[in-house]
Amino acid sequence: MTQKDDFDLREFLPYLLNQAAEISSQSFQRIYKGRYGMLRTEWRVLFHLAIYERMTAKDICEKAIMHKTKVSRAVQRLGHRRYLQRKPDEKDRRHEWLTLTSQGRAVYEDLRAHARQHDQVLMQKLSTEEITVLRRVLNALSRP
Amino acid sequence: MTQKDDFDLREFLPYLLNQAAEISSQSFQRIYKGRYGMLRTEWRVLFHLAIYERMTAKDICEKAIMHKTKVSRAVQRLGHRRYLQRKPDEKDRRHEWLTLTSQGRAVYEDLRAHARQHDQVLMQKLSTEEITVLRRVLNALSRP
DNA sequence: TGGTAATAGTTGAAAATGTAACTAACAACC
DNA sequence: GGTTGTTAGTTACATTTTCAACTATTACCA
Repeated sequence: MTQKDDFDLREFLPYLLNQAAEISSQSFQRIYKGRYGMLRTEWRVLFHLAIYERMTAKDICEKAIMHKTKVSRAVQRLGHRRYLQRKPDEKDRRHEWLTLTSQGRAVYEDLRAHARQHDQVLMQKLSTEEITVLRRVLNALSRP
Repeated sequence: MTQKDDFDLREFLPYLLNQAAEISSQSFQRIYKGRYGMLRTEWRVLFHLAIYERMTAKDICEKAIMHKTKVSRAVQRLGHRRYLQRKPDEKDRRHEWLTLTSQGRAVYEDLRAHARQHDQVLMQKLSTEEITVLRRVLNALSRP
C-alpha cells in the first residue's frame, strides 16, 4: 500500500481539519453524551446560552453558525430536560427569549470544567507559539 | 447580547476546529456533490484508492479513520457508478481488493484539480509560516 | 480433527441531519 | 383596512449516520 499519486491528503486543509476536528472532539463527546445524553448541537446551544445569558434562536444561529432547524431541535430537547426556559417577546411574539434554568447552568458548569480540562490535554501536544498561531488561523478559516 | 461568562468558545479547540472544518469544506462539497452527487465518505474513499492504488476496505478504514459501515456503503455506491472494481482475494476470501476503474480515476483527477485550487484559495488567507505550523499541528491533533 | 475465537465485510433499525415547505406574527405599501 | 412581503421558528420527509447484530471465512488450539 505505497503511495502512487503525488496528491497528499495530509496537506489538503479541509481533510486535515476534519480529521483533527473529529479526533479531538471524541473525548469531549464521550463526556456530554455519556453524562447527559447530549448531542453536539445541544452542548453548543447550552454553552452559547450560558455565555450570553439571553438569546433568541436566531441569535444562536448566527453566533454558532448553525442552521435554524438544528437550533430549533436542540432547543426543544434542552427544554424537555428543563435545561432552559422559553419566553415569547412581549412586543414581537415571533421572537422567543431563551435562558438557562439553574439546572441547565449546573450542567454547563460541569461541562465547562471538562472542556477546559480537555483543552489542556490537547494543548499539551503543542507549543505556546503553535497554540497562538492555531487559534488565530482557525478563527480566520471560520469566516466564509 | 454581551458575554457574561469568561469561558470563550473561540479558544476551545474542538469547537474551533469543527467550525473551521465545516466552513472550509463547504465549497469543496459543492464541487463533488454538484458534479458527481457524491458524499463526503465517497470522495474520501475515492481519493484513498487513487493515491494508494489497491486497498481493502479495512485498509481504508485505518488510513482514513472511518468506520467500516461508512466505508462499506461508500464502496457500494462507488461500485454502482462503476468508479471502482472489487476482487476477492484468492487466498483469503474474506478480503476484497478495491481498485479504481478508468472512469473512477477520471473523476478523481477532476476532483483533485478542484481540491488543489480550493486549497490555494484557503491558503491565501494565511502566511507561509502559518501554513507550515497549521499542517504540522493538525497532523499532531489527528493522532488520538 | 472439531470447536471456539477472531476477522472482513454487510445489513437493518434507530437516530440524526438536511431540505423544503409550512405556520404565525409583524411590516410596508397602496 | 387589505394585500403582499418578511421574519422567527416549526414540521415533514428524504437522506445519512450510527449501532448492533449478522454472515462468511479463516485462525487457533485442545
